[in-house]
Amino acid sequence: MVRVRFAPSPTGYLHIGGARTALFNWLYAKAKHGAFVLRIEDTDAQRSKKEYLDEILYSLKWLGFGWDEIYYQSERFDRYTALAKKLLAEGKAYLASNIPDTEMAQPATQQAIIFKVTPQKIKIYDLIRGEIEFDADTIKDQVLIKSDGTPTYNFACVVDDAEMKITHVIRGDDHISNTPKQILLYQALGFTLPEFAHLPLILSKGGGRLSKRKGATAISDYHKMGYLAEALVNYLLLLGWSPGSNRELIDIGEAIALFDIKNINKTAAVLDLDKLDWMNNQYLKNADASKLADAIIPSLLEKQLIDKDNFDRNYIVSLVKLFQARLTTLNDFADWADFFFLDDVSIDQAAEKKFLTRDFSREFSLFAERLNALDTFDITGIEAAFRALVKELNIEAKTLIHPVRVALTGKTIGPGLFEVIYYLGKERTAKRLSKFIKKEKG
RNA sequence: GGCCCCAUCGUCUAGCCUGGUCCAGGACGAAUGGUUCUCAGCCAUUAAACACCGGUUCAAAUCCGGUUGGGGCUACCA
Repeated sequence: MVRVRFAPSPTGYLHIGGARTALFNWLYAKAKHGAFVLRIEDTDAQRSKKEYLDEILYSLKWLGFGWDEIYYQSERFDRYTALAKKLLAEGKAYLASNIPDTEMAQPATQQAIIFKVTPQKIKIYDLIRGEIEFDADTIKDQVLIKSDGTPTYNFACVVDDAEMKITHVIRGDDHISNTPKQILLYQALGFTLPEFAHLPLILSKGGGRLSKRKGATAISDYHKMGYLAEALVNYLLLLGWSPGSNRELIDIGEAIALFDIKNINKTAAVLDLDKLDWMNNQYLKNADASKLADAIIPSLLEKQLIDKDNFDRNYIVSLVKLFQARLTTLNDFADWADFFFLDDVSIDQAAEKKFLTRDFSREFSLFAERLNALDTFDITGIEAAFRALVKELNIEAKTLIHPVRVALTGKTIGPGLFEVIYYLGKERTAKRLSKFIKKEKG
């Protein structure tokens, strides 16, 4: 039975790199019908924050990476201590001769337990990279239990991976040099070795490690920005892995079927969000409008475009259909479709300058009359009325379409004008048009 | 500095293991053109890469070595 784990430390938010590590672990578990274990590495009480933990758990759920088991290292200190003492008793570890001279005087009360590294060659068989050899001469003796009684990362990690019966340790490249240290610990403790796979790192745009300054945005922020979890997962999937074909849009179910750890590449990838934008649009375009509407409603409420207790969901669904092919993020909807919800549209200055260049009173009032006279106020009827009018006036359709759009929406861009008029309704269309009609004198 | 990892278009990548089918394919982005009314979308076209040097071989993006470049680790952080 395959058992993998994702082991975040709640000392920061879940970002792209962590999310991708979680994705590959989760995917591997699903592909092998194994278990996905979540282990919270909260041994550093000072830096661990509940706020971060909540964000990590929330984001993992949002991405769809549900876990089968969850453990907290802070609840397992007795295990680490017991095993460190065992190594001490066996002579494989020793007590630090003195308290660290370097750091601030913590209420440290005990001597650190340190593991004795014995000279030897250590071989790693990495599922992605193949064989890697290290010389233990380059590795210093390892602290197991610090003088404040808490375990070090490498020790807690080994104890947990072994006791949680993790079969495959899939983690970032940055842990590659931790692996020989850990292997030594496995051997000393008499544990069986798991398989190791080290994922290439994700680099920020200018090169270098992903940092807050360079694009290491929290996953929850992508959610807030209006990205779809499916799109983000698809994007992450293609960052370091390829199905071998030229497929770009792959849903998670297919990914599970297609996933093979051997197809993960060795090269670090640079994070470039342009493709994520494209992908999000692809998912948005093909999504069910009703579901999108539900995801969009919170942003409409937030911008006070609709009233919490009184809005027409079906109307919103219809509008979403009108816009979904042209959205990059869910949040774009509130920006582009605001005129459907506001009583007074604010006319974009540049738009007005560009298209309302002269007085359109005559055209607007004629068009308003025709719309008013319509038996059935539907899209084809509106279009027919409009076409007939421009023909009579002997002008090109677009010379009137643009001014009308600006008058109705305040913008130069948007969905087809006849759809806009239909969803705006007869009343509001007439009202907005009338603002640009100068009253005849006498 | 030491140890380790990596190296195909600007970016994500296919191809590399099992050399010839690759004057290197796809996608994003860019540019250009087409498309009922704008934008988006869609369609079409174009520009764009095997880091370098040497070796093996009839033949190398593919195998080997070196150089250079990038990255990681080198904590009583995780």
